[in-house]
Amino acid sequence: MAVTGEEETESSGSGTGMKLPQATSSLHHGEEKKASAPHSQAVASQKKELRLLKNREAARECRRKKKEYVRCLENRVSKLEHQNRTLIEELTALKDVYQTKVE
DNA sequence: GGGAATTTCCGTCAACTCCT
DNA sequence: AGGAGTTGACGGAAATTCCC
Repeated sequence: MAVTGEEETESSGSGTGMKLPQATSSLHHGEEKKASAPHSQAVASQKKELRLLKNREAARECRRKKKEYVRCLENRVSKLEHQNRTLIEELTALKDVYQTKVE
């Protein structure tokens, strides 16, 4: 299925309004972590990167499963259609037999 | 051939559920 | 509460089909 490895995409992304998780704006209110801002930003973006990667793969898997599900349904539909045709033919034949008997 | 229209594929976000 | 997984919705890019 469309191999094409490669998935660079360094977060430039295609679309819709970002929404940065504003990593600890702080500036006031209890200095729980001192001057770790640059570091924690790096950690946050690393986390985000990982989350995106995982979600990317999850989406792929989700789509694969969905396709498989649809394939199964379509398969089932065609089997049932075939069965239906067969039963109709059988019924027609039986009606025929019955008709010739009563005549 | 090539531009417009339509379809398919992909990445991301957001909402939701489940688990700890 | 909050982290992780799942999936529908959305938008953009690539591929395919149509029409001139």
